[in-house]
Amino acid sequence: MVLTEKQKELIERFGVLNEKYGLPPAECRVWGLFLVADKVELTFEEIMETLHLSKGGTSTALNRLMMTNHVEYITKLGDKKRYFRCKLNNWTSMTKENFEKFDELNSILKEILEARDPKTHVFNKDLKQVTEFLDFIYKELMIAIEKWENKK
Amino acid sequence: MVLTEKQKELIERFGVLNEKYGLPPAECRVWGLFLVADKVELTFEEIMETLHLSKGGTSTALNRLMMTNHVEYITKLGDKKRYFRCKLNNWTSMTKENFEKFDELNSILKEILEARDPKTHVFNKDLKQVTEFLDFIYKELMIAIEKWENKK
DNA sequence: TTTATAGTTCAGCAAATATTGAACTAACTT
DNA sequence: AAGTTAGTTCAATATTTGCTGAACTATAAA
Repeated sequence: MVLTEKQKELIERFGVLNEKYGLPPAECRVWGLFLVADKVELTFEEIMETLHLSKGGTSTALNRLMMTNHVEYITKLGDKKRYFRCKLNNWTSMTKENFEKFDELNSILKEILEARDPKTHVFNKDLKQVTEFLDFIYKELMIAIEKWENKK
Repeated sequence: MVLTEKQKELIERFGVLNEKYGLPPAECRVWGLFLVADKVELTFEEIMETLHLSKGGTSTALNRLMMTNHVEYITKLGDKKRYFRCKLNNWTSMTKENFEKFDELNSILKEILEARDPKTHVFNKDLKQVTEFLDFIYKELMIAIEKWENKK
């Protein structure tokens, strides 16, 4: 598969952004490839060759993307190859999961608050405010997602 | 400064969680120390000794935390030491910034959509849905933050 | 039952990141 | 002006992480 310069650029930019969130470069590029490619179903070989990745690298990237639900594959009768494709219909649940991690931070903060020396009451009060703020935002988010789901 | 086992545990858990978001371990621990400590103002030496960090490591961690606005220091007349402390009153703006990065992803997705081959219309339609969803969530989030700020 | 294809696994290497510690600066103290 | 204290800088090293490529498994076809 031959990519245009624009497609290559988008893959890299998409990659760099996602690397900031802890994804390995190769995985970002595979994901990006799915997003910019002119076709929806890509084979293992195509991905490997288009991105100049090794077999192992391609395998790990695809498997991780499948584990995180960004990619799936279909098979075709009488054809051993897998046809990989990007899942787009799960962004609401992905977003939810993302913010659940955010909520985990809040849980720890609450536990910290619980364990704090009561003597530092100004600090404790401020920390309480933070956890209340995070609680509030989290709830509003969940409401927003629900709103969206009902709208459709 | 001597920490209880609970405090140590909380620092580590807080640390591991933040490492997932790309912060270096030492920096996470320093930040965590501020959150669990029995006092609010900590000196350079205290931090270094309590966490068994080197001078350089302590210095970098503190400076990074100050650059990202999590920590500040005050001084006292006739005292060369700095007294570092954790800032808690900026979580709303921090959260906002966080979500702005999230919005950056959406910008790239929109650009990708723009550049896509129109032939894959089902995929394109789904991707459009995703960007609309992210737009919606972002807006709702900003409204929520505003709501919180007015409540206070 | 051999050959070919599709993908996995993992040891070894390469590159990026984090941390140490020693030499340094800057300011105050005697 | 010599000594002390507080923190910075940065070269060297340690640790972590990502990727390759070759050996492997599993399935299908000849």
